[in-house]
Amino acid sequence: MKRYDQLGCFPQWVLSDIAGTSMSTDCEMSNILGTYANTLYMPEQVTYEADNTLSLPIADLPFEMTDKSSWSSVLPMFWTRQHVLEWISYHVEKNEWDASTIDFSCCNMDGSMLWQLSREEFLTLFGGLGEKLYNHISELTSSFLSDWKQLSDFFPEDVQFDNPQDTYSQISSSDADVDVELSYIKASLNDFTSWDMPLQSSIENEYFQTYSPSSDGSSSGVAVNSPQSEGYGGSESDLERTDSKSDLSVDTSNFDESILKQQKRKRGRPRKMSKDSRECLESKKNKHSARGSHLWEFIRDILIHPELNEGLMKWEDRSEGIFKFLRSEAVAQLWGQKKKNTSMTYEKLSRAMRYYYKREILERVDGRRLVYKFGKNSSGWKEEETLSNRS
DNA sequence: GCGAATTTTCCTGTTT
DNA sequence: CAAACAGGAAAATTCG
Repeated sequence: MKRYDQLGCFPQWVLSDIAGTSMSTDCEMSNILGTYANTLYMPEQVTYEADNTLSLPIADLPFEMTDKSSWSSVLPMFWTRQHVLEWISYHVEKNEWDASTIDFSCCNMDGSMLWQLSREEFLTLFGGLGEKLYNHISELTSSFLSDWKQLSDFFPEDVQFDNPQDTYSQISSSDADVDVELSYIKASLNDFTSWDMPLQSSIENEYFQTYSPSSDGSSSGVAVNSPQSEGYGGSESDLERTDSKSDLSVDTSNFDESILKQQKRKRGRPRKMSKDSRECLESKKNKHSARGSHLWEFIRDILIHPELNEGLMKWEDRSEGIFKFLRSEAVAQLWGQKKKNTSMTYEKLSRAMRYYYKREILERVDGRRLVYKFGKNSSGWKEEETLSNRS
């Protein structure tokens, strides 16, 4: 008989989140992980334990946790890191995506960086969800374009296009390739945002009043949505729009040479991608499989995220890498959820764990039930290794 | 399709 | 006795 006990706990981090007591970054991660837990914890499958002092029905999860209001009021290119995390969280929830497939340490970027990513990079970073994320950010930016066009009179000459109106109408009226359209906008705005003049000086406009490199994310920017925007419910047809090849090399016949040139080259020094993001992209490209796809990584990731770890596992000796399962069957169920295997049990999970002894990913801890120790062939669990993810 | 890596499943026996 | 632990064996999955 399958046991689904111990799954109904409402994690403490959610409560602290609601109370607003979390530190900024923890709050961000909690937000994301809230979605993770929300995705993984299946209320209809669980029974609630009487001694579970923190338990609340998952159905009562406060969805305003992933309120879109903060990021939706700011242009994507001006999003703070918190906006980015909230935006991703929003999509994870909306698409009922298994957030455990996303390496959130790779999300440490602000909107200006996110906005520069290609479709391939979105897919690399976010897997299947990357498609939706990419389409949505394209959509957000596109809706801005129509408003932006009205500002074109303010542009310096060298960012004018040969025939901006024609170009824009071609883009927006054709069943446009989202990538080309976004690239077009990116190229244009890269010039726009690299002006020397203070952004707010000549144009006291709503679009840029939120721009601040050190924005705390509480800015009250402008709505990006133009009237014709479909909003966040976004039609599925839009979201599912197929990728008609994303490179700038795709069907560019509609565009002026000058536009293509601008797409290829941006003036000034390119914005630097954060170390985290670079490493993440590199590792995703080079490694056999994505981070977190192995059991020991799954276990490690629960352990290094106390918000998620609540009640599942605990460190016995963090410096030594010794940890213990507190809710073995619950962890097994989560592992099963991740692998889409509803019949996973701790018995089977532990067999896989025991295979790690020979490979020295784990070391045996004799005489202690449910206790394991990370071995020399594991990584990413030491405090110094996880600092970058938690600051 | 192949092969290696990594589980997953099942099982028998042992230990706590 | 129940729950864990130990591994062998083989099937299944995933990915390059």
